[in-house]
Amino acid sequence: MNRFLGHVTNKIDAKGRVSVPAHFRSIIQQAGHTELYALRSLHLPALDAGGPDLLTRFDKRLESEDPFAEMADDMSFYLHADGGFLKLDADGRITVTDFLREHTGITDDVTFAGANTHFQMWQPEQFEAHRAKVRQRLMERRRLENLDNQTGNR
Amino acid sequence: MNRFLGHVTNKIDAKGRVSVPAHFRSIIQQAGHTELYALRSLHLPALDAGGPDLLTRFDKRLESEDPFAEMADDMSFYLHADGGFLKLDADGRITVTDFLREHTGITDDVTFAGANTHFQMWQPEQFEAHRAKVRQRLMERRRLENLDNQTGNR
DNA sequence: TCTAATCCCATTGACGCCCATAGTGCCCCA
DNA sequence: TGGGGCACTATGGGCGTCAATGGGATTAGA
Repeated sequence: MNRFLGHVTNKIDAKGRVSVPAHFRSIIQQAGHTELYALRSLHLPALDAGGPDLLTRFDKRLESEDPFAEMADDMSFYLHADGGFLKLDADGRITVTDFLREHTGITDDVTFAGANTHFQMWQPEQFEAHRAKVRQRLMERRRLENLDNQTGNR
Repeated sequence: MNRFLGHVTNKIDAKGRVSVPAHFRSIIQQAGHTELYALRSLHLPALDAGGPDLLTRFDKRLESEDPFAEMADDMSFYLHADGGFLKLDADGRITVTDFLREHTGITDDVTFAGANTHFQMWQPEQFEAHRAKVRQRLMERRRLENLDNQTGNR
């Protein structure tokens, strides 16, 4: 299945390298890429990453915007200045640069989390915290919907 | 009948594998799949599992959400990062990873419980407890409804 | 020249693939 | 109707492969 799914945390070694999960790698290599494109997430202390086609996808969405609008300028700046390429070495590892560490708080381990069309890189505890928060928000919403249904249907 | 019904508990072997009940397997294989998609249930200490089409069903619901809303992000995160594929081996077994154990408390045995369009995986005692609670709730509710009917209808 | 990136190789543990066995239910035939 | 045998499932275990990780050596760049 060619989707980014599930999550794994891998160690950063003494030389600052970390293995990208084999499953994620195979998806990217299947598309014929040997590099990753990574972008600092806007709302989260995480990086959105994927094959270079991820940038292409974002670019395309940009083109549909009015090129004179300020929003498009901002977006473009964000995509190209706040994003970067990560080279995969022969063993499928990337080196964790300051670009990654600053935004995420990553130090010794990286949690790779699937997001269907791309994946994210997290500092493990931040990931766990976010996961808990998301679950709680979803439960809350579910509870509200149940209340709606009960009052609405009867 | 291509529905997930009934419940069975199977042992986890020394290598951490457990047989998926043949009946459940046949439903999935009938649909041409050799993998399972499993998701950590929001409100229960159990995993919702089924064929990959289960994920597809969820994804469709996601598409109907506003992609810029926080809720869509949350749902995507929940579905894709907090869920994953489980490979069935040649004998119809899956390996029970920490991903499964953490959320459910599963250690030595797994209870597979049918849920019509999908099935669930439980730690046996948790399952039993939940089953008892559900029965009780249903009985209680039935009792209340009977009271309603008696006062209201006659 | 020193640091940092890159390439290459070794180790270890997990996982996939394969086959064996025991228990159970079912069917067929005597 | 009862017994024998077949089919299938759950379970156990061997073994080879691959992924994750560690570390040496070589090259490039500051």
